[in-house]
Amino acid sequence: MALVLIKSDERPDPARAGGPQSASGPQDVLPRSFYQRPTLLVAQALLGKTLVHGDLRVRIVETEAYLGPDDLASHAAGWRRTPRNEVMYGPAGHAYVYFIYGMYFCLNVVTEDEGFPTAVLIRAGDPGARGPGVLCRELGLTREHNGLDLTAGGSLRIEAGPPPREKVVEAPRVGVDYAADWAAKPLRFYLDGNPWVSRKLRGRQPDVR
DNA sequence: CATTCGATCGAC
DNA sequence: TCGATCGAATGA
Repeated sequence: MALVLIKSDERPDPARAGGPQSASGPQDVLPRSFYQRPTLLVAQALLGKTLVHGDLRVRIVETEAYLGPDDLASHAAGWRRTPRNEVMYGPAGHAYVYFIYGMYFCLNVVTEDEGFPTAVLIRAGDPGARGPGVLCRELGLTREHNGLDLTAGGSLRIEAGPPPREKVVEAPRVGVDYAADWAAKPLRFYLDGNPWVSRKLRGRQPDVR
């Protein structure tokens, strides 16, 4: 039995560690300690959380984990360090937004310790954002948002919330066939049955190969 | 400087 | 299955 499907939110969630505040608002913003944990765990813990940009809000329903220098599908594979992926080497809780295929942007959240390049790609949001490119388009996210601190209480942030009721499904990542044995690893996670999860992935059996 | 390719998407 | 579309990465 794999060590996945951890109910990470059951453990001490810093955002809920009884502060003097209550109700909703900036105090629900996920703190850096949420992100500065194992990427695999953060990828699953983000499911069900609310991604906010200004007045726009979506529920995160699909993510992918990029595990670091050994991960051949990662932009930081082999410790590659370029202007583009620089924020992956920075502190957790910052946005890594990059331009892809000449027309889309993709949003990641940086995880783990500063200096170790890992991140989680946000792939879909409920409602209206089926796929990472569409998600950024719908939320108005571009290169301007690259590097922003998601924990600073600004217009771009992720808010806490209860664990999702849905079952968390694991599956291989998308578009990384070039990554040899890393392509088949179950590093994608999504909420079972959610209509906004990427199309190809929904109808299909998770572990087929 | 030239060339290749991509953590995508939606139409066919 | 394929074309759109162009910046980032790589190599000459």
